[in-house]
Amino acid sequence: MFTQNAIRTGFTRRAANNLPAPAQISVCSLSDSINLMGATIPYRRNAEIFGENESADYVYKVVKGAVRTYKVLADGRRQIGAFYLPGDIFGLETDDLHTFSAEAIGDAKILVVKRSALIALAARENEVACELWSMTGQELRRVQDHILLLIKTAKERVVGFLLEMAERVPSSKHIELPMTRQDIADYLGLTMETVSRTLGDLERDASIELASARQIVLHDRGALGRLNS
Amino acid sequence: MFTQNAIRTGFTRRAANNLPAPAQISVCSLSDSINLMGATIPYRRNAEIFGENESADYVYKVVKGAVRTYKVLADGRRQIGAFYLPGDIFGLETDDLHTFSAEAIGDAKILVVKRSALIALAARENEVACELWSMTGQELRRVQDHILLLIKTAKERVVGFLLEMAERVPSSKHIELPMTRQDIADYLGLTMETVSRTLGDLERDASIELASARQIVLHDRGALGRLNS
DNA sequence: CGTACCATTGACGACGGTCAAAAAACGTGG
DNA sequence: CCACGTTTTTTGACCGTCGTCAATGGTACG
Repeated sequence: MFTQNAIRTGFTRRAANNLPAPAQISVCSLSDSINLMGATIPYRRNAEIFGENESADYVYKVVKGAVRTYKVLADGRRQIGAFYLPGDIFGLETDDLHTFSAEAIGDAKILVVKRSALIALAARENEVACELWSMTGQELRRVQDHILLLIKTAKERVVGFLLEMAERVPSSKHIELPMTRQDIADYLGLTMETVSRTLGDLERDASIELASARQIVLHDRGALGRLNS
Repeated sequence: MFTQNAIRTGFTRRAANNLPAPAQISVCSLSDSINLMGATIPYRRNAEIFGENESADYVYKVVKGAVRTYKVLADGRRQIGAFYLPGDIFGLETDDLHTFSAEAIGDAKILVVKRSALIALAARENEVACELWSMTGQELRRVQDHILLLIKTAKERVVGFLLEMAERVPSSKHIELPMTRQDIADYLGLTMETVSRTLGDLERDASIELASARQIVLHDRGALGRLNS
C-alpha cells in the first residue's frame, strides 16, 4: 500500500527518474523497518503507553492486543481518537510532542522504535520519507472520517462504528470487540447507555446479533449500510 | 467545473512559462516555494475550487478572501471540514485524490501550484519534504481539535469557534466572519438556528457584541475561555 | 425600490443525556 | 468448583438540549 502511494505520488527517487519500481520488492519499507529496528514490549491491560504532551521519541506498532488513544477535557469528558489493532502503527508525530495519550485496552504486545532512527532513515531513503508522509496522510483521512461519524444520529454512529471495525478484522461478519461500551461511547461522542440501547435496538431489528457483549455478528450488512447513510 | 477546467488549463500554460529552473531554488520554505512557483487565480463567491474525489494535481494557498472545504453526505447534510484564511495552504493530499470539495466563500484570490512540482522539489530538498510532512501533520492536529469541538454543547462549540477564529486574525478582539451562519453551523455540527440563538445568548451574557451579523467583538475573553472548558 | 438571500425569533417535539437500579460477566481466592 | 466482590452491561423513568417547522425582520445588490 505504501509503495503504491510512493509510486503514485512520484515521490521516490526511482519514480522521479522514471524507472519502474520492481513489483516484487518489499510492500512497505516503513513497516518493515519498524519490524527490523523495533523492540517488542508487553503492556498490561489499561497500562499507559505514552501521555499527551510527552516527548514523541518513539513510534509504535501493535503486535498483539489493541490500543486506544484519547484526550481528557478539563471537565473530565474523555474523547477517544482512535483504536489500533494488530499491524497498525500509532504515535507517529510530525511535531515533537504526542497530541494524544495512549493505553493498552487489554494485555498487549507493542513494537517500539526510535522516531529519530526512522527520520534518519528517511533522510537517506526517499521511499521511507514518502511513507512517513503517507502514514500521516492516512491518519488524517481516518480522523476526517471520524468527524463525519460525529455529526450523525446515535444509530448511525453505532452502525458506522460496527462497519468500521468489520473492515479491519479477518472475518468481517463476526467481530470481537476488545473495548468496553464506555470506550465505544467515548469514541462516538455518546454515553455508554445510548450505545448499549442502540445495540439492543439493532438486535431487535435483526441487523446484528449479540453473541456476547463483546462478540457481535453482522446479519444484514445491506441494511446496516443503508442506516449508515 | 467548467470554470475550473478553463482556469487549470490557463494555469498550466503560465506555469510552464514561469517555472524557475529547479537548480535556482536552493533552500527555501514550502510557503516560499508556492509563492515563487504558483500562479494567482481569482475565484468568485461560491465558485468551486476543486471537488471531492477529483485528481489532486494542485496545491492551493489563500491570498485574499476565504475558502471552505466540505463533504456532502448521501442525505444532503453538509459537513465543513475547515475554513482557510489568507496565508493558509489547503488542498495538499498525500494520496492522489482530494478528500474534500473546496469553494471560495466570498470573492477570493488563490495561489495555485502543481503538486508534482512540489514533490519533485521535495525529492531533492530534504527540507521541503520535511515541510510537506509537517504541513499534513498540522492539518491532522487541526482536525483532531475539530473533533474535540464536536463533542461539546452548542454553547461550547460556538465559543470554541469564535476563539479559533480570533486566534487567526490580526486583531483578536474584533473578528470579521466571512462565512454565513449556515457555514458555521455545518462546521460545528449544529443548525443555523442554534448558532444564531447561541450568539444571541452570548451577547445577552455580555461576553460578545454583534456589531453586525458578520462583525463580532469579543468582550470577556476570560469568560469565553471558561465556557470553552 | 424590489428581490433574493441571510439572520433572527418562536413554538413544539424528539433524541439522547442523566440518575438509579438490576442483571450479567469476570476474576480471585477459598 | 463454588462463593464472593468488582466491573461491565443492560434496562427503566425522567428531563433538557437542540432540531424542526414556520414566520418575521434585516441586508445587500441589481
